[in-house]
Amino acid sequence: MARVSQSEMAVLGALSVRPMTGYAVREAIRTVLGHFWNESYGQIYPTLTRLHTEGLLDRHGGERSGSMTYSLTTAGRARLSELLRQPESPRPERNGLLLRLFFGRELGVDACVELVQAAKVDAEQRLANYAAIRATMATEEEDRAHHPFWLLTVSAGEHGARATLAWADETLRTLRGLAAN
Amino acid sequence: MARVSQSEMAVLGALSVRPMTGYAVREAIRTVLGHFWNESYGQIYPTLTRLHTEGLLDRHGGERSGSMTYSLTTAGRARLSELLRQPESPRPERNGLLLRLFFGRELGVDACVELVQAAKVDAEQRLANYAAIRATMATEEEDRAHHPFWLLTVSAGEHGARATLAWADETLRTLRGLAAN
DNA sequence: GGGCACATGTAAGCTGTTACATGATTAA
DNA sequence: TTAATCATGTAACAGCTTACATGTGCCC
Repeated sequence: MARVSQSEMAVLGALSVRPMTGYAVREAIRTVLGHFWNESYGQIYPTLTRLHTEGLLDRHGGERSGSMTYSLTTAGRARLSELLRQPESPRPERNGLLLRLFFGRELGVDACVELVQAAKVDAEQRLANYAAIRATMATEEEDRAHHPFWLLTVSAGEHGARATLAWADETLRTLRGLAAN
Repeated sequence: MARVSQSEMAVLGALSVRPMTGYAVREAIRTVLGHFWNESYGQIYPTLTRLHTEGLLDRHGGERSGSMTYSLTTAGRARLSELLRQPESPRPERNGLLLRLFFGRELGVDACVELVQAAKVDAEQRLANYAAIRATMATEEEDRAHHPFWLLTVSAGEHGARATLAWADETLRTLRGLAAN
């Protein structure tokens, strides 16, 4: 019952780095965690309100149409620690690219080639993006203590993107062989 | 609006290989597409009923509490082809492992190590599973024309799993360094 | 004065899972 | 005969996105 709310974990986690407004939480998640996480306003604001009600967050600043900054209370930090320790509830895989390729016989070889080329371009862009993140972090003075952990996630993205590139090249060769019959 | 139903695509795709009951569709998706796709009964049965109503599927066999086998009509096959050509609507990434590692400073190095070791074991099991799938396909006489495409998805899984293994080893070394300070 | 980034929220709706309910067929 | 597998469905609900509604503050 009530399996762990991952949105709650993400919001508490963001606020564990520094106090922020809801808008800033969204921006932080989009820009920093963007390659492996997403939260929408529709999740963030209700979550903030609820966590504040439960005493897990403090709220500072203009109640009325201003900038309300949230920060973790002691209870909030304890709750985050507890959530992080919960086992993952892995949401079932759903890979639209592989589903299409699986039915490649219906789709046709040419369309498969296009899909794989698009995946390759996407992986290249991701690699460039990871390089940019590394460069930004290298010049960043704040949050040094977090950096080793943040870099683990960047590295995971890079390994994944490189694997996609290698698979795409191999796959394009295979598909060309199929096209030639 | 009404972005492409991927469940519909999966169901039509399964039936494009051969006619099946709803139960068999579920089993086929679970066992064959399981490493990159999932559908639950709650999706499959309503989808089958709807597609039959729309004339995309034929239904044979016991209406009443028996085995109702569905097969693609000509319109159904055309619909599948059309769906496969729709652009992917990539659902936002959500990687619970990376989210936890990102907040590794709150979680602690030891717990991070455990998470990564679990991920490694999981990747090893996936590799073994892919080997089993390859072995099964090698002895399988049916569906030969599909095999080249099916193997593309297996290869994608293998590349991903090997990337996870390499990342996990690198990460465990990094974490040991952090623990030693 | 206009546009843009910052900021806060809500409502509707979709997608999909989980749990339940029920029954037939087959193999040990 | 009993257990497992095959088989069909539904109801409740969780989770999340999208679109909308509204407003402020700042810079050009």
